[in-house]
Amino acid sequence: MKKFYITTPIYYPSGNPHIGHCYTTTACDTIARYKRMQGYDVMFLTGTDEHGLKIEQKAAEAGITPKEYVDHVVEVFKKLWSYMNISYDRYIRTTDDYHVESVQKIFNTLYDKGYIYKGKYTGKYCTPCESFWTSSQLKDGKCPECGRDVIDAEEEAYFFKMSPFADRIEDLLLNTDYLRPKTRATELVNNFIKPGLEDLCVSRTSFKWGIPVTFDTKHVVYVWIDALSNYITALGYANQHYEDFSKFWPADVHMVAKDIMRFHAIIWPAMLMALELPLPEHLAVHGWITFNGEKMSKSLGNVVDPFILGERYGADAIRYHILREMALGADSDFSNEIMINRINSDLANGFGNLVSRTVAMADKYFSGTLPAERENAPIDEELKTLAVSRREKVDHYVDETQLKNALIEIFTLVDRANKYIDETEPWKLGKDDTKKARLASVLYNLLESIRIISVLLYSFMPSTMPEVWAQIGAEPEHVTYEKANCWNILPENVTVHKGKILFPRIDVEKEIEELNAIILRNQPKEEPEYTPEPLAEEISIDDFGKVDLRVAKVISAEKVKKSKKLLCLQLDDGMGGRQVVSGIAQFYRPEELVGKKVILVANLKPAKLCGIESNGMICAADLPDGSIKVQFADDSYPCGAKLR
RNA sequence: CGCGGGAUGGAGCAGCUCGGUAGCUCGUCGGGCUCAUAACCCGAAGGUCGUUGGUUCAAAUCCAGCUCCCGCAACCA
Repeated sequence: MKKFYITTPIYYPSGNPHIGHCYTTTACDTIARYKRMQGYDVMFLTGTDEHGLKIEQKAAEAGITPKEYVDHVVEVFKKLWSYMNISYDRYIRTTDDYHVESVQKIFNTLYDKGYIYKGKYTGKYCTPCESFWTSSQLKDGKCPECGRDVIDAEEEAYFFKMSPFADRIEDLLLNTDYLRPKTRATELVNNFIKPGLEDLCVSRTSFKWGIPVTFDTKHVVYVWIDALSNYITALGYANQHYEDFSKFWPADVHMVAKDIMRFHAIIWPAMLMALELPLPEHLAVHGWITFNGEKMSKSLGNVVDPFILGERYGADAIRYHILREMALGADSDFSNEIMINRINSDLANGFGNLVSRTVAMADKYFSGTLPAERENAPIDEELKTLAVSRREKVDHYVDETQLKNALIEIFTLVDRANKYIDETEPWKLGKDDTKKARLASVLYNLLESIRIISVLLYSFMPSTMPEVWAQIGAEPEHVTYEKANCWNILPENVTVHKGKILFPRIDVEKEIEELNAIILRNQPKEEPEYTPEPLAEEISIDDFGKVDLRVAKVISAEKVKKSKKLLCLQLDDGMGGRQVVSGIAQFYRPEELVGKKVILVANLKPAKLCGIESNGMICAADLPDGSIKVQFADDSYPCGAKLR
């Protein structure tokens, strides 16, 4: 039997799951179910990435241990997957013993092979928080956690050599079908490989919540080797817990959102190359779900809670909507209106109504059981031909991980069948006793179409389709994948059973009103009062004396090309003038500043920003809404005047 | 000149590799039907295919310049 191995990323449980997690997982679930139906031996893996500083801090805030914290969030994840009907075969937690053991072995192997070496990691360090940050993580040059100043510091760390694999990775990205969609391959190669692959920091000493390095226990393994290797440790690589590594590896599909594409496109292949393991077949990258055009964020209060949606419309309707709306690679907007319209037009009006009217007619004209006499007509052939050709189309798109297109192919048959009813006018046939045979044929053809549609839709909407089968009188042997491209499968004298409405039509306006009310209720309680940043460490008068503040006049200002935030200012400082680059372009137009006097930190060490030299900085206030206001000086002060 | 992607009827998209009647879904308007979940079917209106120029008998499609969006990278001294 052919195998098929598909994975979701392991999610970071620093908060509850949202609709974005649902998307990746539902897409994988649908593919996994489809492949099972095709007869593959499927392994569908999902899980959680439970180590790291952020979890450690979240747990500390809650006053519990990190393990207790993640145990709780993992329960929520599992509950959601159960609710969404996710048929994962295995759930890996990076805190599982066997995973820890494997990661340590992998780390040691890479070290023994010479791919990992000890070095120094330099970055910004916040002493009170005992945390390292990269310069891009800093907020206004300060610690993003506590807002205090950071210092340059270095810590001992282990590094993974990436450069030996650069050529092979470039080839993988550009010349194979690994990355899907391939449009981003050039971008990756140009940005990361051509400039030279930097070695990767793979251990930390600045936090404890992680897997210890066995031969140097003050280090814990940093995210990459810990998290990415889940895809192989969950199969039993370097552990005895599972034993199907040789059966399932390499993976057929890793599905990820675009924010972690880079790690899966570059670092993961490099790790596998270093371990001399085969590479996965495909990396399917999808975009983000945005909400009314905005990126979802907790602070905006627009995080869509899948439990609330599922409760109102059913898990299958949610599954359908996200799979139908989302194209591979691109972002897609999620709004209540788009979702409800989609559910109404495709599921309620289209498919649900097709089943309803077909079953109702069979019930009304034949008391549920079709008679044996038949009369075919040329028009039937068109419907039949379209119906039996659907499976091949869906096969193709599922293999390409383009589920949206697979659904479109299935729904062409829904539309054709609805049209067929109008063409054949069964309600007229039903009033004429001499046309019973023709009527039986028409209804049978409709039931067969519904049978094929429902079999192909089963992987997408697994809870609703069995209800469809009950209504059209299909037995398990009629609704197999093998028979999804065949005709005349249901028995001649099939008996239908009227059932409940599959997808109730939703009142758009009323529903949107209610959803908006829920969103409002869930929004963070009013605007939190503005709390100023904590005071910085106490300094002496001498320390302050080191800062030389001067009044300066803006002579000219212009936007730094190719930068979002930077303005380049020419200042008259009373001492010959100087150039300062300032990150206020989003809040001031250049001409607004010209002629104004500002306060300049005059003895700051020069630095280059986006390649332009900056000699000092100008004083400005951080406002609670994130904007920046420059502190202007009185026009009467002479340029060069010192402040203290 | 850091790297990439995009601009097509009111909205969202396809078409572009391999030039030759501009197509789909939703929405709007008109009609039909009554089996069905006020659902279904048919028809119509609505597009200088971002802009300028070039190649060609012919350009949404190929080439060059420009404008504007969006990612990535860089970056709030």
